[in-house]
Amino acid sequence: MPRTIPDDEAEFLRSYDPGAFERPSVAVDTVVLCVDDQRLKVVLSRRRDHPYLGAWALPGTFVRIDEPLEDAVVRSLSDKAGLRLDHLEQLYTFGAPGRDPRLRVISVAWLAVVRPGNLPALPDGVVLGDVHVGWEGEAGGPASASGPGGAGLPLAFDHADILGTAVQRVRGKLGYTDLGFAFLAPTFTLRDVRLVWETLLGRALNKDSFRRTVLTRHPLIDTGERQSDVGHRPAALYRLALEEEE
Amino acid sequence: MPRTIPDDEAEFLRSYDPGAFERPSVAVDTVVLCVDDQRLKVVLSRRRDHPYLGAWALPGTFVRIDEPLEDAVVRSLSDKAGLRLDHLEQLYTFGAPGRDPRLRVISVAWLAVVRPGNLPALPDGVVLGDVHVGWEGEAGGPASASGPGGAGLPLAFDHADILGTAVQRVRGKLGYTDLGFAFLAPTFTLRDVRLVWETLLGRALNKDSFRRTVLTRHPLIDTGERQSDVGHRPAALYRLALEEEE
DNA sequence: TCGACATAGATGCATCATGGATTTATGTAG
DNA sequence: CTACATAAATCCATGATGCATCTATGTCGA
Repeated sequence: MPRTIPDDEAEFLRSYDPGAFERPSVAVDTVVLCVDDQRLKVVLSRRRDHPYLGAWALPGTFVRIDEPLEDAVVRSLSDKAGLRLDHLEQLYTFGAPGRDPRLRVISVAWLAVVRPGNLPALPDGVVLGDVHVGWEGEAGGPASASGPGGAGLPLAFDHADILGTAVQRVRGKLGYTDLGFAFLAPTFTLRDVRLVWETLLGRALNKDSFRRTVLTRHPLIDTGERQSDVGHRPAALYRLALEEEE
Repeated sequence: MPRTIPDDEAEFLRSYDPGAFERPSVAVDTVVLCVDDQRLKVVLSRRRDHPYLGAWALPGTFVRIDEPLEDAVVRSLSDKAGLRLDHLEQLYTFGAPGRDPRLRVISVAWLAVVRPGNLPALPDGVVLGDVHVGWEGEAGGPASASGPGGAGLPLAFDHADILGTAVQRVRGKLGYTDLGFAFLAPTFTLRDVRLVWETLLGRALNKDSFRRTVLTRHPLIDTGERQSDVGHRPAALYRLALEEEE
């Protein structure tokens, strides 16, 4: 008759040798966002296996035993789409026991941004979906995606929640960080900046107030160059100052 | 002669059966903060095992195979100190391969807040350390801890980084959330609120501006009661409005 | 009993950020 | 050369904020 292991001894064993207990799997999933033609896009990959066969998933992979989390993110994105990222930050960790019906997977979700100019041709089964957000401001909640014809792209697992969390994070950080500029080419007009912000925030912004605030709150430098061939007065081209640059 | 497994086949195997690869262990660690007598405190537990024997660690545990992350947090805190939390949110996931010298442990760190009134007597080996932050504002960076006599409490693993991240998060969220009120008793004066904020932010605040901003930006309700036995004019006692309360 | 003391709380004011309208500037296209 | 579209500066009203001043109200000690 097997003896009952008291709780504190079990706790000791677990802290001494966690291998004695079954371990969850650890994955990374990345929300790769991009603003193109005033639409918010996300990189999605069509699932070729059960569960959620045919549904669309954020690119991700399981984390190798000696691999930093960021390395797993970069590996999963270059393997899957040859992507070069302009911004990467950790988002949130999703670990509900039922989120993957096969087995316990704890996924560390990441937020990545790519400028349109850095987007490579995507391989088969990988698309840029349109992001649809059913809430306003920074309320939060799940988000959905649709394809070129407007057809919905059903998302696998809890990836609608992850996508929504990513949009919420971006909206929250636009004002007090330089995150918004990761969506722009290295050189841009103030109009470009505003259009990106309006796309990300999902609402119109006052043109002149925006000009003032963005110029005072972000380290922008007038390159001295102007637009050309635009059918109206050309706007000044700015760039974001690097660190330690005034 | 064993054949070489091509990369894409390896990828397929991994996604089909992650059990075929060695899995990291997953833990939760919680920064339990509390403001008492204008000092920021954190719950620390003295390690009884190698590595970092005798050093001080944030309370934590390994996550069980079918256990939600939050449940692991609550379990580790009630097991270790009988703590009832007034606030709990996920903080960040720390997963550098070398952070635990024994084995790969990916730790989902959490931020918890306890009002001083809800602090139980702590068991042996668990203390409330004073938090010391070597940076200002929301700059970020590691934080340290000291004991009752002022003696340093060396922190195990990367727990100085986790503690610093927690303080940074609290400072950032004070202004636009009600997080600060989790550090206060259910009923409080505006002075109590300001002292808590000053402790958390590590700097003095203008008394009157603070009164105005906190009253306009947070849903406070005047209970109609006053302080008593305070040696000066008694202040009004407020409480935080619940949801859907005006 | 009364006045010192400490803090609460209100008021006033200068400054700055913001929303919004107006005006002027400057390119292209017909 | 003019219409057009947008850039960019200016002006103004409003509201938030930092700060100083003034009044209110409790306890406590002489």
